Amino acid sequence: MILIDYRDARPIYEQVVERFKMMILRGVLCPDDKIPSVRNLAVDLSINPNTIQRAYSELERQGYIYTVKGKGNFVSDNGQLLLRFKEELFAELKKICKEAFEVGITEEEIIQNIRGGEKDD
Amino acid sequence: MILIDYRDARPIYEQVVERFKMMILRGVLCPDDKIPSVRNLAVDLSINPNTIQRAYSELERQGYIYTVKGKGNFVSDNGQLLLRFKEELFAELKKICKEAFEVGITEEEIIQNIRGGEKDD
DNA sequence: TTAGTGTACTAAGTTTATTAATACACTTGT
DNA sequence: ACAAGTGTATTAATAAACTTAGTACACTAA
Repeated sequence: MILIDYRDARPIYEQVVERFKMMILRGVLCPDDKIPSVRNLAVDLSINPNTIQRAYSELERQGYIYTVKGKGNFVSDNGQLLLRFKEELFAELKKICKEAFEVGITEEEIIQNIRGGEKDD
Repeated sequence: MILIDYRDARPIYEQVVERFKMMILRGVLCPDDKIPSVRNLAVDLSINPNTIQRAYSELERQGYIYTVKGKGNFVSDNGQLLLRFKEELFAELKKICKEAFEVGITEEEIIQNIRGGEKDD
């Protein structure tokens, strides 16, 4: 269900958070779907339950999942999530563009690059 | 000459590297310009000389500066630098766009966002 | 009752970033 | 030759973040 990339410099819990976020935003996981238990996923990924717990706490904090004690963790039904994610993404884009403008890269050059680079998805 | 942002999550040496890279790419620092000595900059920024040394080693590794033992560190004359930096920046952009496409954001939406967001630079 | 669930806690190990102190070799100007 | 300034290397210590390990407790469902 989830894969960890050990060449990725980011901590494991962060990778887990990102994978679930994308699955939820893409609709692969639907509202009220049950996600794996802390212990189960830990065994599957061969990592410590504490690390999964940390990822799930973060997902709950960001509103992606909700917890029912004794039952498990479930996908939230939160229409704001995609909107908020968009804003975050656009903020990142803006930051990179700003850096680009500083060294003389033009807006058109950036746009051409985006237009041309859509094929390898 | 350089400022450190202690709210920035990135390590100090990385911030120093980034500041010099931008100054070199923008032409604020020219080829063969002398940059501050390890000890001098350390005193100026109130940080350890080892941290500056680490930043300078990284800048040298990436081709932005060259070292003359006993004399100091100087800005490289390397025409490839801007080109390589562009490629890195475009790679970052591509990564973000890919993530955006995954959750249904369109290319046009991204481009509109870039076009609209140029004013606050 | 038993098994599965989330949650909390302490302890230990690892890695990275940073500071500290010292030492050595080189260059420059006197 | 000397002194001051330079890059470079080394060792040690500290702090923070990440991860693992082990244990314990409360809740839910069959």
